[in-house]
Amino acid sequence: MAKRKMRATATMDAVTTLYRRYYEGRRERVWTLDEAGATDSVAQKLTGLRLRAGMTQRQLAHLVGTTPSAICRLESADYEGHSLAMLNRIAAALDQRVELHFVPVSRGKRLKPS
Amino acid sequence: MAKRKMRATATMDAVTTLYRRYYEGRRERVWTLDEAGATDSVAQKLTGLRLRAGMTQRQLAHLVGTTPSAICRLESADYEGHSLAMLNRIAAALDQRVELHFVPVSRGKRLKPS
DNA sequence: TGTCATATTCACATATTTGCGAATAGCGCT
DNA sequence: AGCGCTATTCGCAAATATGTGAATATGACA
Repeated sequence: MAKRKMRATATMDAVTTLYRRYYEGRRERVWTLDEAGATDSVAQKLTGLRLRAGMTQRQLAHLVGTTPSAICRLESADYEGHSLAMLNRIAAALDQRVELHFVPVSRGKRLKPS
Repeated sequence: MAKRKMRATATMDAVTTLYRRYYEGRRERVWTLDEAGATDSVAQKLTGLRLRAGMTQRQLAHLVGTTPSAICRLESADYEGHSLAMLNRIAAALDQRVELHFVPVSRGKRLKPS
């Protein structure tokens, strides 16, 4: 524990910077925090969840019990091979619970989106 | 198409029987159909979804592009190794969409659920 | 510019899921 | 009992996800 000291001003707010970059880059407005982001991809959900928890990929990886590259892989946009086991591990590390819903697609009639 | 004829009274309602067995066995009352069953395991969700669609494991397997044993494995209660890819395949076959939600476990305060 | 931390990508070994057939059990019906 | 259909379980090959470290960006700050 003695090694990992951190200069308060320099890197402490690195996550804050990343947070700002992420949401300013790909989003018009920052999420209202209660919004679940139902239309987002799994990768986007994971990134948002991690950033809002104020963690780096390394920190999350350590909590989950894996490496940063694995986390990065899960957060990469074109990746589709997620397992429920891994999602549960991540959710647990972030004090969350994964809820799975099957919603009818109802091709034919379309209700108003939101 | 000529081969698979079916005697109307005998096996046509096999699924109905299974449906009744399933919900009378493990459930007090049949679901109100709008209920998503948020507290159920993935396996239970899949079984319920298939039965409410009026399909056998074989039929669903054919639609999904796999074998009945694979479906059975996914529906078995103690199985935990689901992949999102497979869940999406099943959902698509049943005209549904998989929605993934991370909900805070909120140890401490508990907001009203809905 | 240089340094530091983060994130991304690559490659490979390992672990896990899937695909599949065959055998077994359960239930309804004649 | 026997038949027919469903569901379950087993084993193994093939496909896929994960674990891992190293190398390579990217951005922030001095």
